[in-house]
Amino acid sequence: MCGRYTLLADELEILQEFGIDQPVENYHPSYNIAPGQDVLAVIHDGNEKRAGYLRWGLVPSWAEDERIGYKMINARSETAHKKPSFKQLMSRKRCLIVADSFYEWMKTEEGKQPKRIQLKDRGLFAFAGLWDKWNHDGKTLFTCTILTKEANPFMQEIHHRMPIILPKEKEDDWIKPEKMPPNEAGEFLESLHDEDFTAYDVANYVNTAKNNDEQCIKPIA
DNA sequence: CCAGACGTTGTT
DNA sequence: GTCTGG
DNA sequence: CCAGACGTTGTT
DNA sequence: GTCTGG
Repeated sequence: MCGRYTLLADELEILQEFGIDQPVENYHPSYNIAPGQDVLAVIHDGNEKRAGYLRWGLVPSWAEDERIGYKMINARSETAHKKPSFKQLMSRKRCLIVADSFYEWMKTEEGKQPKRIQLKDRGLFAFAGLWDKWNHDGKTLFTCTILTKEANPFMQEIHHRMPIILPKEKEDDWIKPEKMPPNEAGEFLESLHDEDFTAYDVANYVNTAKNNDEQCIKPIA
């Protein structure tokens, strides 16, 4: 699955990589991005591609209580196209969530070992995401969730689920502004090829979400 | 029809 | 809002 | 994801 | 054990 990640790249690199014209309002890199925080996402508003912040943890438009978002940080791609909470979003609220590595905790006999996973080229990438707008009692939230799938052979060694990462050439297809039947969006995700990853152990320092400096990504022996 | 859930992960 | 169960 | 709290009454 | 906050 995916419950913690990094985005360390310069703003300019992100704008170039994703073909965004306008600067990001309040861009801030992070060594330790956690659920409940604002995360950098790219959407197509029908007119142009835009990058901005969404709160991680989907709060569906019908929710009474925004705290439901703590349970909605991921969506299973195998079933999202038929779940009441995600079906409509698969059709029209698809987004890219910008990252350059993510953390997974591998269970061992000694406990949980956090690992940092990057693409083999160590470059920027995008998680496939869904977003929604929530209005309640005069409060408005824009929130998102990361789609997951069964782990590929590399990731299986670490964990049995993994986030969906879009191949660069498929990113624009995922956020194209046209409506897509929900099952078609599901089939699109199934059709993606796997990326090549590399991983290394990091210290438990990363476990505490308020820790946010280079120690989070420092390799340990 | 109305009422009530709507989600993921992991663990058992 | 939409879907499922009764 | 992990870490840390989780409760009330009454008094200061 | 379960929920909330980071």
